[in-house]
Amino acid sequence: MLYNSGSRTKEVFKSLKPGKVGMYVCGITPYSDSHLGHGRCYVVFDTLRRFLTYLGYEVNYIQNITDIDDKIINKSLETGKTPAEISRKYFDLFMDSMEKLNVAPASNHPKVTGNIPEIIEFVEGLISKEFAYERGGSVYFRVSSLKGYGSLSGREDAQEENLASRVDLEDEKADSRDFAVWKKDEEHGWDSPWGKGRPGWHIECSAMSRKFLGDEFDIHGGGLDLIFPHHENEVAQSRALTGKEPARFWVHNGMVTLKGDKMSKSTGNFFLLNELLSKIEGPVLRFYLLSAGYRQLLDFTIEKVEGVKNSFLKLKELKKELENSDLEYDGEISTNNPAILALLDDLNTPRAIGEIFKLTLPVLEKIYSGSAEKDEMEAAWEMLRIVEEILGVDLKDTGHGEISDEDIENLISERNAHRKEKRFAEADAIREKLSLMGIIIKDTPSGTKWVWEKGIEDIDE
RNA sequence: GGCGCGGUACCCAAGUGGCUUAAGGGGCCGGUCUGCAAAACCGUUAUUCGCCGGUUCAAAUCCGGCCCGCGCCUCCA
Repeated sequence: MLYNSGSRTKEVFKSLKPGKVGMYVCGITPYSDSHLGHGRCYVVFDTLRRFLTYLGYEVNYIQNITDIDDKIINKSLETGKTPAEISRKYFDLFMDSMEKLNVAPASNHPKVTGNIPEIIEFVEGLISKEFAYERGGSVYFRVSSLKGYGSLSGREDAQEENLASRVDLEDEKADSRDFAVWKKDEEHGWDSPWGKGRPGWHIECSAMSRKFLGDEFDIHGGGLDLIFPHHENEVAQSRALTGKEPARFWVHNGMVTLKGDKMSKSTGNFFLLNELLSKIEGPVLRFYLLSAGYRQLLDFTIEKVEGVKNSFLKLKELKKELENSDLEYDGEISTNNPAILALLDDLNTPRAIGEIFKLTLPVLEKIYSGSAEKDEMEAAWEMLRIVEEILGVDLKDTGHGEISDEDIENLISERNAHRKEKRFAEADAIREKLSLMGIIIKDTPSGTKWVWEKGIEDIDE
């Protein structure tokens, strides 16, 4: 079951072609650093992709790069760099963050600038079918010519809406709802039948999804804030040209808020992804992002991430214990696994995580007390595979900075020697020293153990 | 104003008619353990699901009204 924003209900997911899924997710416009809201979106769709892959689908995942638009051009004017340099730089930074979040690259990341001929062809098609008209070197989509416009975002009845705020610059449009599919631009434009210009905001996705996935494909995703006008206009263009509904499922992720308001560049209310990732481990941040349902609003606070980190560490510890046991596990992930059943219900990651803890944490306790049965450990291992392979939360030990394992072990035996001799001040000094390096000591009945724990540094405002 | 989403314990978050006298996680507090800590373990933490009515043998779950928060309607993941 997957929630379809198009019908506003959960529907049984079935791909158009057996065994294959075509998924298009709107990518970023790389004109400055990405923030946590972007991170959430791509973590969600990466998780969906992983899950579909687990279910046996071959997923063709297309995520575009809008590498030419007003903001990039503005940035270019400010910095003196070319639009290509700017988009390259911020896209690379974005991909860096994605890697830390364990988000795999899409099957293809097509650029707008690499698909201009297809876009021009698309616009010509719209004009020849009289869904679009040319005015002063720009081309506009005639909203009134397409019946059913507005069904995705629930504004079929909207007529000339909000004239006051929209009319200002584009008074060449025949109707205030009309939107540009091609914008006149002498400086940063490409040659076209209408003179120099560049693509309008929505046409790129229509043209590229069509090129890479066909007239009809399975899933179209993106942030909730893209439903209108972006996705609405996108469907309008595609339907006008092909007469078909481009996407079977519309999947939209909820917004990330900060202090109750949407994270957004324009308001200055955001946390940058790369900054966050320099202070919080990628897997912890990813786990946090998946701790709320993907359609739910997610209000970011450091305290919540701290909470997630603590539970994450337990799973990590469980993995270590299982690996150190003599258990050899190579079973499959059962489709009856309660966590899988949760994911089958509209990718319910919070419920899946609940199921995972319900089953794994008691096993960790039993391992500590030495009473874990083999089948319990195998069941726990299966859950950890779900965490790593489907949720994409890496539980690998990531190392621990400067100090070597050997040095740690030496300091620990030194401390234990002091303790034996009841020189507690010295012993505690060593414990404190290790603690400052992030090494936490645990005295257990079976000897002293240690873990490395990356703290979350203070994050200001 | 129009369209949409949401309000479950200290926090996060499942559950959407009986299987729940409301999962799971975090936190807090008390106890065991410990030289002291940490870890671990045991116990405690919503007779109640924003408020008020209604439907039903039965509701957090359905219906109506109200209150509150958020998103979109302009660029936005």
